[in-house]
Amino acid sequence: MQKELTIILGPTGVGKTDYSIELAREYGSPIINCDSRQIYREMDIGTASPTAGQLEMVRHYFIHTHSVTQYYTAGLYELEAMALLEELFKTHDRLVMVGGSGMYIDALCNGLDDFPPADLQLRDSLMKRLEEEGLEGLRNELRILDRVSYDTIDIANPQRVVRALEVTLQTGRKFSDWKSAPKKVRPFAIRKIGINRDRTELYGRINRRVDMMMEAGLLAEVESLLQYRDLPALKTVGYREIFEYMDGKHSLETAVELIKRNSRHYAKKQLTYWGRDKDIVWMQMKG
RNA sequence: GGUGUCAUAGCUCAGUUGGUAGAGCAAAGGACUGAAAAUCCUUGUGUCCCCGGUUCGAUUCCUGGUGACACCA
Repeated sequence: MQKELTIILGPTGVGKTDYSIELAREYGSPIINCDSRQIYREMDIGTASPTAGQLEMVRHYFIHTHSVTQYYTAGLYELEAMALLEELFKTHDRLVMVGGSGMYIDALCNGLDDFPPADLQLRDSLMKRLEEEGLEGLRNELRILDRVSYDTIDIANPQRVVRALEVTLQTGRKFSDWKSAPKKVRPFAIRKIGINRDRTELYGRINRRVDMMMEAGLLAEVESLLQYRDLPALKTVGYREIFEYMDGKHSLETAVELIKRNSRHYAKKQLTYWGRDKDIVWMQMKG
């Protein structure tokens, strides 16, 4: 029998967790998380991770399994998740995956090209140059080293310019040359189910959920992570705004409003990201 | 009740020495190959509170009205 992976995706706050548990029980499948932040064990309340009760109902993978102190990426996720799926498919015909991280889902479905692991020191030095010389300097260097990337990537986006330069300098091979590989074919069928809701309803759910996070102790959770605030994992909606509150940048009330707003923005970006993926079958949730 | 100030985009406000207006935020749209809850790009017509007056022309000046705020009673 053909093995099948069902991926449940959708904007933050739409109700993916509840739906995935329902479906996983029906399939007799565990749940493989595909959310780039729920992976971290230090981040619980602010990532709206499944509750202890939900975790008991269905076996979950990639929930709170990694530490924010460890450098983690979509590429690592691809490797680890593929290895896990291979194991699980030995005993299951159907598996359920759920998450909101579009790039992680793409990495799993199509694979990323085999770039070498990032050289974080090189990245730091490029970031320093970005501050000192501005974007223009890095752009010029990229134009000389890798004209194709210069013409195709978003040249206004510092992160993209740094990344392209980083790979090119580190490997001595153009970033654009690394990107030529075709999509990887997976040894199982993939079905993508997108969950969505009426925009106002979704925004209302997001706003309410942020209030619930605050009641559940988000402030204390973020305070306990202060030492990690510069790590990539903590550059996250719900954490960043509270760090800024701790800096005295704004009141707690304002921080909460900002978390709501940024979560709404995030939901919209997620929907844009998936808008061009024709494989997704969309489901409209109500109530 | 009196005096004064204000009334412009969903919100906060700028501006037009009289030629029908623009920022920030919100909102919307988009990009996306190891930071992706990241990072970046695009989008501003609204009875310029209402009725009159002056004027070739009023959102801008003037009379009156309405509302908000402040101070005085």
